Amino acid sequence: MTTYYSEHSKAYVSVDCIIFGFDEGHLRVLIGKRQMDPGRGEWSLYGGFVRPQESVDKAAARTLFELTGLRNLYMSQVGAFGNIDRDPGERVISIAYYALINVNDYNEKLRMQHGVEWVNFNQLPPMYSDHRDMIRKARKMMKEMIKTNPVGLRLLPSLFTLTQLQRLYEAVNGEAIDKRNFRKRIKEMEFIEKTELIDKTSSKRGAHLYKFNLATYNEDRNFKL
Amino acid sequence: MTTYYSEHSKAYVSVDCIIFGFDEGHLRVLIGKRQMDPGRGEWSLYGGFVRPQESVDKAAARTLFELTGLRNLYMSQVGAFGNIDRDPGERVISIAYYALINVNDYNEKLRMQHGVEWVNFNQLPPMYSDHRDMIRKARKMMKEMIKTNPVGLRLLPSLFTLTQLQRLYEAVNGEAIDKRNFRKRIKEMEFIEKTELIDKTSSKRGAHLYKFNLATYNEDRNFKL
DNA sequence: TCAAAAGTGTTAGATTTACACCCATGA
DNA sequence: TCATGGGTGTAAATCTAACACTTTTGA
Repeated sequence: MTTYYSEHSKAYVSVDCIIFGFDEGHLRVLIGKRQMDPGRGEWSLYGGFVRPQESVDKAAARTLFELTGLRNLYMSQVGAFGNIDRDPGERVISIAYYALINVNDYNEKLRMQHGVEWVNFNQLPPMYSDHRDMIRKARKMMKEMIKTNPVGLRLLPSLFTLTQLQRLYEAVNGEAIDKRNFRKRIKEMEFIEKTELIDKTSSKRGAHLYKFNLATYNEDRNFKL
Repeated sequence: MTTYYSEHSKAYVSVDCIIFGFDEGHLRVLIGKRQMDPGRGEWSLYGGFVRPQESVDKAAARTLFELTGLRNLYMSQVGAFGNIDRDPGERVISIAYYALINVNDYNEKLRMQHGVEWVNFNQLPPMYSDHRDMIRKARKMMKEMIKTNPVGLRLLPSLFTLTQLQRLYEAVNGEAIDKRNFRKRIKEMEFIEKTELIDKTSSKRGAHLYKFNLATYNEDRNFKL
């Protein structure tokens, strides 16, 4: 092993995952009671340490997979959190990532095993260390991202109604959207395709189900919601 | 010392600074030839290691001060860069920050001592490790930031002409802006105040000098350029 | 006297917002 | 039959973008 930097000190580096879901009209975050010291019992994001032989991005993907059993989720780095005393035990610098998942894809048994819950974003409890800040920053970034990138669809099932989609955008933006204007804009997005399928679970009349068409999206990625 | 995480490994954590300046109509970045191994002689950002008793943000501010002798510069975190082999010597995770300075505030002697230069953003040489990626990401973030936040003024002297301001926005956005439309928008921003001073260095007729009024800005921070 | 940068308004087109009623169906 | 959510279009207001000439002055 080389020793170029031996006069400097090292730190533990961890990753923390802000996992967003959307259910019953509410934006949700997956959090659990911390099962290790220090901070045992406090509400916390799910995280893990970066291993010597994996990149930080890979560490985040691995951690996310450990928790959810899912791969190829949408992930994006939120940033590094590096206050001295952010971890009560030792110097730990953490890189936060947010991920978007469709809550139905997350196996309930696995969720229970890890002791994590979908908590309404607007009713977050006090949280361990700086995890609240991480969530806030992640939310802010996600809100921006969703305006010009259809990543929000990752929060919905692959077939969804326009009302579901609208509720999702309303939850993320934190304000109501006019139904006619919203549908007008969606109609212009050719990559959101109407199917002939009807969803009857949420109304007597039934609503058309739509799907995301990746190929069409790749032809023209320009939109602004 | 406690040992909560002793089964995990540590990494070196560094900070790298993308320092933007604006001069002669061009966006510039402060870079130098790397003076240490590994990578000696390659073009590189200025950086340093995070010390045990300082936060990552503080480490970045300190590093920036070491280089420029300036405090209270505008800084913003770009993100963590954590590929395994990003440093040829050892595992080093780096947190990048971008900063904005007025090139006239930077003492030439100090600049020479550190062996750094203002390089035109559009003519960057090949760079050490992932520093090119850091710069690109920083530029992207800065471009977004400048749309809704007058941080761009940090790149100009405290007194500036509207033409200078326009050239700055053009350099950052990478495209020409219509002069009349630009001035119309600036006129609506009450925090950009016309002074009675005239700058005669760039034209025979002379141009009014403007200044940023922080108090007015704090009254209403809304604008969009 | 002329070259070079400063300064100034109007209009057409595009985009955004506000707004209200009929439809289909199962309970 | 009625309550519930699904679905649809228009017009006013606002915002954006395009565009050209006059002014001042030092060389």
